[in-house]
Amino acid sequence: MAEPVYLKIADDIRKQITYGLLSANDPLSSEKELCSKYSVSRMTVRKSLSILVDENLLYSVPGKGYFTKKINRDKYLFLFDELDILIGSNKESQLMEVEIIKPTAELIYHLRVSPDKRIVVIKHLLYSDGEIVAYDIKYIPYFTGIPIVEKEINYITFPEIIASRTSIFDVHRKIAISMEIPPDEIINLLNLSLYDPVIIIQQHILDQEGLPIGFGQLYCHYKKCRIEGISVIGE
Amino acid sequence: MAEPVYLKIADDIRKQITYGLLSANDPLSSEKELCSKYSVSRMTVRKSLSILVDENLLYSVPGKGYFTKKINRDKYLFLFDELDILIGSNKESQLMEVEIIKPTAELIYHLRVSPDKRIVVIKHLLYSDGEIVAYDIKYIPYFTGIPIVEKEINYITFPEIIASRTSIFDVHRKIAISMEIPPDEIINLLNLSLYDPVIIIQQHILDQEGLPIGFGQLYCHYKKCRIEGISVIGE
DNA sequence: CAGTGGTCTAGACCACTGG
DNA sequence: CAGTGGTCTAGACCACTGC
Repeated sequence: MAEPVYLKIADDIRKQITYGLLSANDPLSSEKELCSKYSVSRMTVRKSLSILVDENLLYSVPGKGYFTKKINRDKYLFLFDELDILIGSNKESQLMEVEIIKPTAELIYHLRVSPDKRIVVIKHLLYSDGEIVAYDIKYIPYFTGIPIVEKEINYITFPEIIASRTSIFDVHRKIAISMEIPPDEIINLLNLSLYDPVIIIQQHILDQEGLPIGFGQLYCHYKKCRIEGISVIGE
Repeated sequence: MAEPVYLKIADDIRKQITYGLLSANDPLSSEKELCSKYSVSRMTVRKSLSILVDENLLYSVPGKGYFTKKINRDKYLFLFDELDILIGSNKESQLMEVEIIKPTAELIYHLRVSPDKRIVVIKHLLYSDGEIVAYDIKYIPYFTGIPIVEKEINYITFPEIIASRTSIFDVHRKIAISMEIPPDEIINLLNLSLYDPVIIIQQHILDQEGLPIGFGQLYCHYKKCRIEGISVIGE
């Protein structure tokens, strides 16, 4: 018995879905019927079915049964790391500046803070092969206990700063990748020509209620950035 | 009993990890000990632990026990769809051309085919608000049965074409996002200025052995593309 | 109402790990 | 060897669905 029974059953049912014997929203046999069909206990059948539910091939409706799902393969899993996405070797991140400012209109909107709230701004320069290739700026509403000493900040990540006042598991992040012609400040920093666009990776850090608790933008030279991912099976 | 017992136990253990009572690679109590601690059967404890394993907070070693995992929150899940990433409304994809060519050096490399193999090329134009904003080109080594009639191709997706000779579940995809100054052909198509870069989304379709069975590039106007994702907890 | 999935118990045997 | 997790059985009660 090299392969557990529940895996064999899962494989068998998966094939029925894969090879089109079952199509979207078709009902499956009931757990009890599958028990007799495969001559196993209910727990074993449930284990098999739970695998297929995890794989997004099935869903269950209490009191009704199991049904096959419409599949969509257009989800990609990306490993995103500020240094990982840069092209080149000898990549490093260097703290440029930490300051406390009054929020701009854009920050009032993104962080949903009042205009008199103070905002901690953390700026980093990212190097690849000795050249400046990206500029990273993070905004966090000031709270007591937030690290603002440069020495402390240099070695902790964005979520870690945020998480110092909440659990890291209650923090969600949204990310968006787009391109724009950057402001002059960034054109100079990244040594760009006048109308060169940059890749902007925008991060929104949210608490468990979906309220913003941090906002960041990474401006990256368009020739020095590459983001890679692999497909996963989604709903 | 609003919340099942196994969820309460999972929450309890999750908090111990979250709030730092347990740190990376610390051993957990054994299943048996947890059974007595919470006064439940082994299956209930196992259900709780399996949730935390799925959440990437724990891993188990047969014969030894459960251990807490080092967490890494830098994984993002992206929903990727050729039309979804375009900015604007009234988005549509239109078939431009289908042809069969001899592979270029680049295609021989990416598709690992011999120079005398024929390649099916499928070109689409993507519109947003009536304007051409992206150009999509897909390459698939010719095989008998591949749809090459324009009418047929217009309504099926890249993976579906590929999957006609294999199961869709045996197909993997890799994706990479980068930016480049495009060739002249694309500058004209997308109405770009001479040195405007484009966003390139490169797709590699692989079979279960990792061998290439398709290759595609989407060239998108840099102002008309935005890719969004959400964070997931990874290993 | 009978049938479904969701939860849960109290056992069992196995392969694996460590001392 | 005793202890661990991995697999599996044969029951049970519940809330929910459709008729």
